[in-house]
Amino acid sequence: MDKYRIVIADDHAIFRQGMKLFIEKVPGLEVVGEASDGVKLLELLKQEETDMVLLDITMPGLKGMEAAKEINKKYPVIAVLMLTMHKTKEYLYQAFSTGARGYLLKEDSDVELLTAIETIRKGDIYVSDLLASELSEDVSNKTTKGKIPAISEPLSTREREVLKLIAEENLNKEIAHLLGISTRTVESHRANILRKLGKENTVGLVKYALRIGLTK
Amino acid sequence: MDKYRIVIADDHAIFRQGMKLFIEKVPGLEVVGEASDGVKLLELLKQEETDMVLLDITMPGLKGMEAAKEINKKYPVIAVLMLTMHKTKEYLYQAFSTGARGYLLKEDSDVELLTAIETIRKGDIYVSDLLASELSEDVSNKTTKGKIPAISEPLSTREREVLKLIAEENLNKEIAHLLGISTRTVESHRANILRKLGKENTVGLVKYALRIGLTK
DNA sequence: AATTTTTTACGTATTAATACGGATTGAATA
DNA sequence: TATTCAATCCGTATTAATACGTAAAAAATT
Repeated sequence: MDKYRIVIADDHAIFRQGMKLFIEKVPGLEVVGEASDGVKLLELLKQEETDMVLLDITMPGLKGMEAAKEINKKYPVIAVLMLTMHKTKEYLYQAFSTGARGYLLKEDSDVELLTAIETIRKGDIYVSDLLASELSEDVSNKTTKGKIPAISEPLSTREREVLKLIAEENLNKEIAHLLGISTRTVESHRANILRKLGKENTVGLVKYALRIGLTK
Repeated sequence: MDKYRIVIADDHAIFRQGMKLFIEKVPGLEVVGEASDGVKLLELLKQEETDMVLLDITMPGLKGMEAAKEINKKYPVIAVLMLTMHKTKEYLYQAFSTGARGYLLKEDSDVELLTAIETIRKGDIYVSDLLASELSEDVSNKTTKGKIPAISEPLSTREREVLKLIAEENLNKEIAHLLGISTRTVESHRANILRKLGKENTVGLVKYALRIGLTK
């Protein structure tokens, strides 16, 4: 069997270096490139024949999720394994909606990384045990193994737009001006966002917005 | 010269593994232990003779900063090198106020990690070039090299307490009840926090609170 | 073509947050 | 000791956000 060709995309150089050393200790695996952001990653994939991308969600410039979408569109044969510190179902769902084949946490063990790579190499989908077990708790007792729950992206495009502006410290009045709509409409959006997310006030909205990466 | 004994503390197992492989490629450096949180780190230091701790700020349980303080108190001879993704001066100042000897970003290059270790081993203090250059921009043009700016921890203990409760989605009324003070006092604290941080509204406060790790 | 969802907008009322102002007490420090 | 700062409290007023509604046009979907 040919070597399995892996590219690592993560903005932390030190992390990439360690990752590379670890992966290349395994016979049959080869790291053929590294990228520090999504744009560089796509550049790299043009030149380098690749089987899998180890992709971090949080990167400057083109974000991990957007990069994953692009990869899925341009190179559907390349498997994307998300490797991230984000332990939330929002991210998990979003990752699979971009066509990713796996979701692994950085706090997972090194052995688990290899399991994930092998699982995906065989054509299966992999979800971090740490995350899967936590999710199965709050989603009654349906086994999450293998079965990926439907993507729950509760907010509409407009609502995400409003939420982003809220999280950027704009007042309703300013948002109304920026979007060219009335303050009342912004208030409506805001109320609907609160309801959909099950939050009580602005603080909850801001924390959600940061978690899903709407703003920094 | 004896080997330089290093302990790695980071909640991401995969990261630790990579780090260990990388460090041990250098003759004279040895990784004598790993810990996934602050409590385990302190346990480990009881048993293992250690020269340096590579310490991540963001860890569950006992946080990096608190762990660093403890280390500085109990084992002042052990050098702490903060290795983190947080590229903000708030964290930098706080790190040095705990007695840390170095501050390195995960996005720094692997070579820089070795430079940092060597610098600290010689008894000097190390600040990530990436961060130092960004800081020197907004702090007029005083060279940050070597000179560590005074610790600017703008909030009082009580104010941080209030801010934490704000970021945990409590209303002023609820905070007042939790702390056993009047709503008016909470309002005063809130106003002072806004002023000190130069923020305009709650959104700014929440983002600050998350950045300095007051809440998740 | 029919239905659903999204986006837009408004009324009324209440609650929460912000912007000024001033003042006292106790602890820490110069 | 004198001074500074932290923590507490209050008054008054304005602005912002939330909680209930309703409704209608546009866009997307079935």
